[in-house]
Amino acid sequence: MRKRTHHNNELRLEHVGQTVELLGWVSKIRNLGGLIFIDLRDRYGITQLVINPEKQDKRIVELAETIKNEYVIYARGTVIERYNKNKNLPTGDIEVEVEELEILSESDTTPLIIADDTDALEETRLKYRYLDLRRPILQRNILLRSEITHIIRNYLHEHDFVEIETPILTRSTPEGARDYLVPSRIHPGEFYALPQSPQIFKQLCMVAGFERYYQIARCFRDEDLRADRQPEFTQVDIEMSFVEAQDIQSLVEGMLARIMKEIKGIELKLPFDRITWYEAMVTYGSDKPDRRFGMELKHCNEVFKNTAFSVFRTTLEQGGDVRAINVKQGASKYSRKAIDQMTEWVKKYGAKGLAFLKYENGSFNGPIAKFLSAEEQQELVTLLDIEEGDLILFVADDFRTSCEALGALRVHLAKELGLIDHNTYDFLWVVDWPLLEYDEEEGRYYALHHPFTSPKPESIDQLDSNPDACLASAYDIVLNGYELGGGSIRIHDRDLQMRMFKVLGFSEEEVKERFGFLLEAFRYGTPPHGGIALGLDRLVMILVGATSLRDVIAFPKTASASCLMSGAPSTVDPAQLKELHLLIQQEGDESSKKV
RNA sequence: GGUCCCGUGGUGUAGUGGUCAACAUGCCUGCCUGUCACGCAGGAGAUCGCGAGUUCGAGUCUCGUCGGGACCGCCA
Repeated sequence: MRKRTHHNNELRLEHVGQTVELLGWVSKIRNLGGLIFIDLRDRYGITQLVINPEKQDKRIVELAETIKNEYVIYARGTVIERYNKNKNLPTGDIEVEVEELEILSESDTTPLIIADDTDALEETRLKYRYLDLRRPILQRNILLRSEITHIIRNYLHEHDFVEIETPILTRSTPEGARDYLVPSRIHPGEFYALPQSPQIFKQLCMVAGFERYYQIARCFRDEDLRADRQPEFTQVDIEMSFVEAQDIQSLVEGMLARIMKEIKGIELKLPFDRITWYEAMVTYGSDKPDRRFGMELKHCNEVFKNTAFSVFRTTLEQGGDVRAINVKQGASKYSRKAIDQMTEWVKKYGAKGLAFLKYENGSFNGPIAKFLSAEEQQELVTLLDIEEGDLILFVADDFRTSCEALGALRVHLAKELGLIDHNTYDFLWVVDWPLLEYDEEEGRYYALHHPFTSPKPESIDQLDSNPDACLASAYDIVLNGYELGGGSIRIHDRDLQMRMFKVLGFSEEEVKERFGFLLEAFRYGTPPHGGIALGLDRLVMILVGATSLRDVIAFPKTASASCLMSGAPSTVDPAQLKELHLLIQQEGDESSKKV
């Protein structure tokens, strides 16, 4: 096997005169009719080879003329200074004059161009992912991801954490996302579930006395995908005993600060800001606020308490809220059509409509302007800091809808107007989450995080009597409008955990059946504990400036959760099904549904 | 479960219902000794995702279907 003396991003002027051996893929050939240039690429970079027929024997020239893109070749030669330097390449001051050449592997014409600015569609890229991954930008993303996990491992190791692997074949639990199920051959009709998160196992690691656990854990959720959501994803999973929320937050801040320092050269200010969930909702209309721009939501109920505008009045009478944003940016010039489009846009989030006011030539106009009293106008100007050319957008609805619809619009407009500084990394903690959320359709409460989250101490008494008012000892870490991770102090008391399950509507049998092993474990000396899980994919995505998780996962799935390269998922041999005691129900055939 | 967008040579796109489906790039051949998005000349390469329908006539319109993407619901 041929070996190399240098990689392709290594040679500089100081190497001139040396004989070197290089390996790599042919990125580009420029044959000038005698003089041949080859850009040789490896994971480190590109070095230009030159074959000069005046200096080389004919054999090398003829061999070079047969080389095509993406051939894997070996070259030995002398480093020389270039006549024309290339400032775009780190190795652009030199080139290697080839004296020996060998083709190690040939290549067909690739279905996509191996370059950062490939014009291939996502579909083509995913089908030939191994070629897509050759593109320098994806190489950088994947290498950076590896750097980040390395930093995380080092950091946590230094802080006395134990890396523990938890099972991939686990037990299906109710609540939360749909499970991916794995049929058991040995137990007919029974299934394993792939973990949505190692939550229970990491808590049991605390019961087991490891005190500080971490894992870079693969998690699986059988839900519909998004650009920032894959069916399998990786989380940095952390759990600690004998800690308070503050301790876990400090640990994570230190870890993120180190990552930002080493990867981005950015010194983060510690500690990160903290805002309560309620504050985040009313100010930004989101539980994962993007604070890189303003346009904050304002609560306008007080202004409109005597309003003549019936839509607002009705909402207020029904106990709802009127909220507004001031778009600024001379947005009063937006056309009626553009505003209609915004109206359609907020309707996706449940808003019934979008009212607007323009402030032009010192006065309000727009359809609702005629309903405004002089007093209301003055209060609005003060509340929303209204100036000439401003556009004010209102959503009147219940608390959740008025916040979330306007919050989503806020982000949408900021992107459209280019208000976001992409070199800013705004980390913050969102704390004091509601513990529970009432599901109208199901007629019961759900845990906003998960059922193992501890209520805040002051909420414990109200758990049964006033569940809506309970706050959780939970905290999310948010970066630039993305939920990077979430954690909490867990319930470590068996009785409290039982009460929690009861509030969630589980019968005692169900609890015993599904969580019996956890409650059993809690009988034997459970340390107070808490933890967090950080979305590694999302973190890497944000740090490399990608907008899709597919750009930071080596072999991702499509929006319909399939792998275009391997063709997964796929049908299986009937013999395999039989072994697993499975029958596949045909479309429209209700009779064969029993396992 | 729902809404919207896309599907045309290898790749990416263009294509008011009407000759031979256009352009770029890639590929092949020839020429070219300083390129780095090399250049020049020539060439091959597409039953327009699939199936129905409307029409004298469909890449174009309609419906269905498959595939890709974005989003809502969902994601404790």
